[in-house]
Amino acid sequence: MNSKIDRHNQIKRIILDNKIASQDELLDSLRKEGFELTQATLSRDLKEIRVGKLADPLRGSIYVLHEQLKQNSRQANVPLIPGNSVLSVVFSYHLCVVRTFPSFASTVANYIDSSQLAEIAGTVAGDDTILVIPREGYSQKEILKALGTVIPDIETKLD
Amino acid sequence: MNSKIDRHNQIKRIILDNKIASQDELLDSLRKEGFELTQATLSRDLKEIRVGKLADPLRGSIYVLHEQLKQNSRQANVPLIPGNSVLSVVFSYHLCVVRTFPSFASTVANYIDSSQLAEIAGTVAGDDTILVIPREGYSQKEILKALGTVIPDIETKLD
DNA sequence: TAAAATAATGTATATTTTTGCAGTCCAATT
DNA sequence: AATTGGACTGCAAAAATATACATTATTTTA
Repeated sequence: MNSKIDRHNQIKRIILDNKIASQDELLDSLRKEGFELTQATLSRDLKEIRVGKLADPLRGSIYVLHEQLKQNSRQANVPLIPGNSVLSVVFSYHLCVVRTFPSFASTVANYIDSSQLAEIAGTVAGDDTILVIPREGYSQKEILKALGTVIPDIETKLD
Repeated sequence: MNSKIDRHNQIKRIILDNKIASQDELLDSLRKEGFELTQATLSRDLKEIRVGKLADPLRGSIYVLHEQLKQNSRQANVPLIPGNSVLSVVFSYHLCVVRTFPSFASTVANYIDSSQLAEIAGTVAGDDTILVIPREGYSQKEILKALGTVIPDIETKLD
């Protein structure tokens, strides 16, 4: 059937974009996207696509794509918009740390800078990490919202 | 105790040399080598060492070392002890600044990043200075301890 | 060094994942 | 049209893995 392939692709996308810790969790996401299946089927899917489960300091353990493991780089053929390069966003007191795929930090940082957001004083980018320095007086929530204009679905990347 | 480290090393070796499909299987091997432990402990060990489980055409799925998975990534297995490159460590409120020998900052920062410490949100490296951004909620002591797993004898570098 | 804080571990149990079996659907074959 | 064979899936049970709680060892602190 055709929908199986669709489903596999959707699974890959979800895994790529989020930290998923269990099949039930992934199942929920899929169902929200309109797919109908059971956890048993999902288990077989995961084996077919060869996703692995890996210890993660935050969520216990998470699913990862085989390709991700091997190359540790963003997937080809995904359009180059900042959101696709961003792995996670974490606030640490008055700072915000954005992790990207290796080597994409400066590109994403440029997007942020050139957006000239009032809430953001500046950024410093390494290879895969961007330090976002907010202006005084803005809450984490406000900063997140501002960054959201550059990075779509940023909430889903929040750790 | 010391035997925990021994055990971890043995686990790595076994996983590296064989295709292990379940914790019970691994448990057997360990017991034959003289280690005494239960499946519960093994489960925790596997999380600590960061072994992942991956689909395998032959055995269904097998355990793999984190490093094995990351082969192709940047910092790879450079035979360098980060500790030797670190000059000093200073805390400034919620930030931690690590000084290294000239040009070594990014290398050491990579080590820190790739350790995926739960206590650390991210790092940004210059030429000889690394800015370590802790996650919220951890004390300087906890951060130091976490960094200690990457940088041996870090206490001696504390300013 | 005694008290307090941490870390390690086992037991029992909960949670998660895999799988055997049976039923459905569809395309190819007779 | 009926039959056959394979792919796909759900259900329920088995297998594997993770964890809450309690206990003991270890390390720090005062």
